[in-house]
Amino acid sequence: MKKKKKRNGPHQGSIPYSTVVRLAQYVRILERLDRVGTTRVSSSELAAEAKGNSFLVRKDLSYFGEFGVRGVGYEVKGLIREIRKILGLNKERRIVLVGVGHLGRALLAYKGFIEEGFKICALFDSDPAKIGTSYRKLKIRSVFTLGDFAREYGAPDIGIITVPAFSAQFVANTLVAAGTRAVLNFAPVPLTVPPDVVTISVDLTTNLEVISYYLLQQRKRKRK
Amino acid sequence: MKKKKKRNGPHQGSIPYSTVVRLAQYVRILERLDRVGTTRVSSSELAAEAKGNSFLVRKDLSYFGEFGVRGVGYEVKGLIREIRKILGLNKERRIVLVGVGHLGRALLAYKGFIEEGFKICALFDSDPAKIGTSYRKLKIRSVFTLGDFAREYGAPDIGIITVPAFSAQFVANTLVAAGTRAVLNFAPVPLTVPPDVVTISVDLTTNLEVISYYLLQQRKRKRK
DNA sequence: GTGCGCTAGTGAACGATGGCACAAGGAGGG
DNA sequence: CCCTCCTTGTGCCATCGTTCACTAGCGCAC
Repeated sequence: MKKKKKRNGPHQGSIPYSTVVRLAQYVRILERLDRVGTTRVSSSELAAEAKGNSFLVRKDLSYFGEFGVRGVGYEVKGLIREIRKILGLNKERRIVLVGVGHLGRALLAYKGFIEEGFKICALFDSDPAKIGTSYRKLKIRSVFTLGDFAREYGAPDIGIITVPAFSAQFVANTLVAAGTRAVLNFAPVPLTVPPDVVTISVDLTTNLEVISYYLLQQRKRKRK
Repeated sequence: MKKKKKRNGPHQGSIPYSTVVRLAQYVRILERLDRVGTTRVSSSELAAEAKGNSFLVRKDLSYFGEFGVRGVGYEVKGLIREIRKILGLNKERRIVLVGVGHLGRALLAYKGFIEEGFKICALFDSDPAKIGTSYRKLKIRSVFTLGDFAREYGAPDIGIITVPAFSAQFVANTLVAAGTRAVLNFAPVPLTVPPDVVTISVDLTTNLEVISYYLLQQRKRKRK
């Protein structure tokens, strides 16, 4: 069956967010399998690794095409290539980081980013004491020169915000004004951005609070 | 109507995960409002701040009781108190951090944790060069002594894992063995834990990959 | 004291997401 | 060359979460 069922391509937009998240996880697992020499994997093996279930693995993949061979499974290297294409990981992204505090420096050093091919290409901060200095061979620039930077080197594809809450919206506005169309926000405030800009917020504190809630539920359950 | 509708209490367990996450965000917003002197807030005002909608705000709260006054709104300080109680934030939690690398140190310094009353009380690592030294007045202990620590001081309520992927499962097992019933995992691997243990995984790389996907979709949409 | 206006609380409809069972279809053996 | 086995791909169903429309109830003004 070569004729794509017309469902695969034009499915855009209707793909669940969680499917995209899982695809990213599958890729990481597949790369690990590839590293240890596995050449073929079945949906249930992949599901076991991802702590999901095989139905979901197959459904997630089927949104985008038919990558497996019935009765056999998926070819590891091939599937990696396909998912990386789906996620756009074959493209080089120009990523800038705004806010070279503890968290920003941690992200710069984060092995996960490097392993997956993400490279931060410029640093910005508002602290005069930091501006002009370098960190890990990258010069720290003033956040007010972000526009100039974009004009000179092109607009960054992705902006990572690791500034305190009170200045996060300002930084987001600056990034958007400079032409950035995707923002990864670590400040604990919801950002307002134009509808065509992608934002993902990672809220570290919220996670602890959610855990706290479930701890409480646990105890309640046990008491019964 | 004082008799609680019997739906409020025993609703436990059926409360959507996303509701809990939003409650945590509401609390932070309310605390900010309180700091600037706001005493009353309506569901639509709160929704605007949280970039949600007022229906959701009301529904989220109604899972747990009736906290507002019809025709008026919610009293800020009172609502903060109620939500903090729901989330168990009035209780002191014993939190330990395993893996004092860049990310671990960033979390230790993270203002958001301190502001919301979370305090990390012990550090663990496996690097002999780090063990015995101190960071921010906290002694770094060997991860192999976690069991001893738990026996001496009591089991930690929450364990934060900031170790490389390959050792994350081992650390999780160690924490669980020591009696910890909640884990916040920053390593990019899905953890296997007993069903009564709460796990939340924060995967930094995955977020960039998801952003990459939506960047691709953006361009496709524009091309049309 | 009565009525109007405003906003919380909620049942029901809707939409989306995940679960499942089964059909489709290669591969390999007889 | 056919048949059986195995695993994918997928249509349908159930479940869960969000939206909406409406009702309930309080405060304030007249």
